[in-house]
Amino acid sequence: MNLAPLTQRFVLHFGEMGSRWGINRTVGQIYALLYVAPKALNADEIGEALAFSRSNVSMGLKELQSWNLVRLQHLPNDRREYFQAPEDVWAIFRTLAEERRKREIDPTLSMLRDALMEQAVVGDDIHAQARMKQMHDLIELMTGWLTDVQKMDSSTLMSLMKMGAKVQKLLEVKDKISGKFTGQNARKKIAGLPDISPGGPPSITVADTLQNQSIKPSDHRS
Amino acid sequence: MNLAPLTQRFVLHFGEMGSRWGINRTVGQIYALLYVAPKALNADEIGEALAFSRSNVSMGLKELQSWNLVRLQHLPNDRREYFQAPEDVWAIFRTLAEERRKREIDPTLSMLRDALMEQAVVGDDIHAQARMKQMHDLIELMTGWLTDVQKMDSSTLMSLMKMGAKVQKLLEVKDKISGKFTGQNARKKIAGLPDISPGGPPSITVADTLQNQSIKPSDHRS
DNA sequence: CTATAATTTCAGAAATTACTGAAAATTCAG
DNA sequence: CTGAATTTTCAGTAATTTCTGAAATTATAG
Repeated sequence: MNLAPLTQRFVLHFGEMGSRWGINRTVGQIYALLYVAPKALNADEIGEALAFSRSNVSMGLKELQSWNLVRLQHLPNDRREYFQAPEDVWAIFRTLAEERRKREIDPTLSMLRDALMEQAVVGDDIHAQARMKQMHDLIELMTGWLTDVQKMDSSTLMSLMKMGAKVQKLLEVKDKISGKFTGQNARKKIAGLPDISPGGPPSITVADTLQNQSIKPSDHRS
Repeated sequence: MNLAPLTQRFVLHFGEMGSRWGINRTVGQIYALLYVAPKALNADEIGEALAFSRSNVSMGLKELQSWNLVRLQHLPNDRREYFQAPEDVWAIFRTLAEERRKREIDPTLSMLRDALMEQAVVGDDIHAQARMKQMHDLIELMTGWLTDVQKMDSSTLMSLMKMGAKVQKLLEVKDKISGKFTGQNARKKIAGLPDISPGGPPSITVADTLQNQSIKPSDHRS
């Protein structure tokens, strides 16, 4: 392996972490290399850079392709295939989230669904089924939310995440307003927010509240 | 193994999935068993139920304890330790997210931080460093957001997730309002939302908009 | 079509990870 | 303290996963 120093550190780290992420060292290193490489690489170049056998590279690339994590390229007058990671890190993250859900969550969700259809007869199973329902509902809520979120474009997602917990405030404001206008006034009092004066238009109060939550990132981030 | 039928299916499934989740079969089955069990179990009961050696159970439980995923209990007049999973699935999920972050994300974040401090000299490293910066920023944003979100209580989190993509609409409304009141009017036009009439108070328009996004869950969820 | 370049497959070797039983260590009732 | 009950450690073995080189397959230039 003869890589530029920072590149090498990055590649080796991804190899090490591979096992924790459920991929193997080879796949981790290949992806790391493709991610930082300034141009697409062919299998031989990858094999040489990482000192892996040609067949191992082939398997690793196949694995990465099954994860939709690499793009294929062809250069003119060159029969070999060239591989690269997508430019956009957000796109990479989306793909990762989607594929992990398919492999790590969906099978469990469907197993739970099946188990919940059955009529539990043994005492232990009755309790077990109730527990499975709890897990099922949580997973379904989370994956549904993930689906929604994945539809957003990257910049929207970014502002949402930069807001962090402040989204909660926004939610509370929304809650108050729609409560006010649908007659559902009896919601739980939210601490730290001024009441909307009864009868008067809420415009200024709402705007003021929102004012204090503009796009600045939360304090714990750079 | 002599478990109630649904319990057995659940346990075996968790064992299978274990490898995809980066835990081993033993640990997966033990946790599944504890999760659905109507009461705390001791190591011998677990070993007998799953047909594992006593030492294997001990190691599995140690692993689960290192993940903070089991609670310990002591019964009167019984020296043995009894284990159980937390009641609250949300709490379990939080713990899982936190621990996975510690093991799977934080080391990478710190490696990236280190690499970004260095002065890249080789050409390839200059590009690599730019890529690492992109990855670093995304991870930092996401983990920061996760930290924020984990501070919320379960019910807030639930309504947030039930809103799904509708949070986006809320964000757009907020954007418009705070833009209006800070003189930052030149924001990109948001399709599907009526303009706030210039000069007039935005109250009704805002309330109307919010009106159409009340707490109903998104269509794809039950 | 043929020859060669490129890639994939696959059986077995190497490395890693999981599991067990025996022994050591710990805990605690008496 | 003592000693039995309980848990943990650990060396050796079993099982699984990863990796390689050789052979087979596929693709394409001429």
